[in-house]
Amino acid sequence: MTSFKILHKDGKARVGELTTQHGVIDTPNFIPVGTQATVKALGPRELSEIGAQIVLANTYHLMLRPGADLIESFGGLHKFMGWDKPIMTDSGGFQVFSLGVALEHGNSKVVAERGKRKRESNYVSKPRLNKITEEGVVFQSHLDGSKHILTPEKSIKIQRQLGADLIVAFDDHESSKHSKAQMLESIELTERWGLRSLEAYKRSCHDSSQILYGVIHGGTHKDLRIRSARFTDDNFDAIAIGGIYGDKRDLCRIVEWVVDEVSEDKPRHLLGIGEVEDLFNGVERGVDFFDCVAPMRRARFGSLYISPNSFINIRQSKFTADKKPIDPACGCLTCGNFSRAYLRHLYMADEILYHQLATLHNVYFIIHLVSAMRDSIKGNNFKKFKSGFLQD
RNA sequence: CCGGAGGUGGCAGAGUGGUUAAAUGCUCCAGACUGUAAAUCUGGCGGGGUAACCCUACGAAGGUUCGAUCCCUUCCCUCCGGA
Repeated sequence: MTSFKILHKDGKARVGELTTQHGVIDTPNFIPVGTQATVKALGPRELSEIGAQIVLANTYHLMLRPGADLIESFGGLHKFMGWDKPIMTDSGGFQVFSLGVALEHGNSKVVAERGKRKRESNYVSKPRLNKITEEGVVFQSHLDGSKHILTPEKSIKIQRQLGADLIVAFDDHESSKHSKAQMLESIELTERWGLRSLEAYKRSCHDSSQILYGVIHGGTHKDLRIRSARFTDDNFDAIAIGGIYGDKRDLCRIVEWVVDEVSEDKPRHLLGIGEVEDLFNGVERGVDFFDCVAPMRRARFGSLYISPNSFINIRQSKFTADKKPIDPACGCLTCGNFSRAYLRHLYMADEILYHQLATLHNVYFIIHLVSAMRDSIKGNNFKKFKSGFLQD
C-alpha cells in the first residue's frame, strides 16, 4: 500500500503527492543524486532552500563505505547525513554491473591532471570481473579489491538498515546490450530477484514504511518491456523503469509501452534520467519521478543550465568579464548575487565555492523547471509549456 | 663601462647538428557527461590544403656545414654581480 494520490491530470501527465514517513513529495519530482550520502557540494540546508524534497543515495557505495551497520548505528541515513526529508536508495545493482563492465574494458588506469594538482586516481587497476549467479552478484570493491556479494536479500537488508523511504528491488543489468534471447534471460532473472527482494522486504518491513520499487527492464524490445511491466505491476506497489541507456529516441517509446501496462495509481520512476528534454518527455508520458546525476555533474564540469533549454560553458573566455548572472531568468541564490565572470574566475582558480554556487544553480534550475511543469499540468497547458520551453 | 648568464611558439619552460612544427604544463578552442570510481574525460592549438604535401618559424644579420633552433662572428635586448 503506497500513499500515492493523483491530484490532477493533463493528458497522460499527472500531478500527485507521495506521502512518506519523512514528508510529502510533490510529483512529478526530480530527485538529486547523492550517491555517498551527500549531494556533492550541497548541504542539506541548501538542498532544502532550493526546493529539493528528496535525495537519492546508493546501496553499493554505502555498504562499502562507511558500511550499513555503521549508518544503522547512527539511527539510519537521515540522521547520519542530517537530512530529515525523504530519501530514496538505489539497490546497488546498477553499480555492481556498470563498474564490472567498466573494469572489464580496462579503462581503469586513469591519471587525472589539472593545474598543479596531479594525482593518481585511486582506481584499482586490475580487472575485476563480476560473477553473476542465480544467487546474486559477486564483485570486488572498487576501493580496495575486497570481495563481496550482493543478493536481493542483502540489498534489501542494507536498504532497511539505511532506512530510506523509497527503496529499489535488486535487478539485473547484464544483458542490456546483448541479444534478445539474453535480454529475456536477464528480465527473467530480474523477475526472480524481484520476487526475492519482495519477500525479503515483506519479512523485514511490517509497517510498509518503506516503499519498494520493482524495476522494469527489457531493453528496446517492446514485448519484453511489456512483459516486464506487467510482472512489475502485478507484484509491486511502485514502478521503476530501468535500463534506458544512451539513445534518446528509445526513451519515449519505452516509456509509452510501459506506462500503458501499469496501474494508474502507482508512482512511476524513470531511473537515471534527468536531462531537460527527457524530463519533459517523461512527464508528458506519465512519469512521476526522475533521478539523475546530470545537473550536479554538469555543474562541476562547467556546464550551467540557462533557460530555455540550453547551457553555457563557464570555461569559455567570453565570460571573463560578463556581468550577467548565469541565467538572467533564474531565481536562485547564485544568479541573484554573482556574475558569470565571478563564477568563471572561481572555476579557473579551482575554488571550492565554484562547485557550491554552480551546483546550487543547476539543481535549483531543474527542480524549479519540474515545479513549473507541475503548475502547467494543473493549468492544463503542459504541452504548451513544453513546446515553449524546448524550442529556442 | 667591466665581469657573468641568457634570448625558443599566447605564457612558463625542455631541447639539441638531420628522426623538430619543436617535450611538458598553463592559457586558448571544441566536444563529451543520464539509477556518480567523474572538482572528470576526449580532441585541437604557426599558416595553407580534403589529402599526399607546401610555406613560414626557435632575438637580428652574416658565416661554417650536404644540412643549424643547436657551431662561429657581429649587432640588438634582458637579467645578475662590480665600478
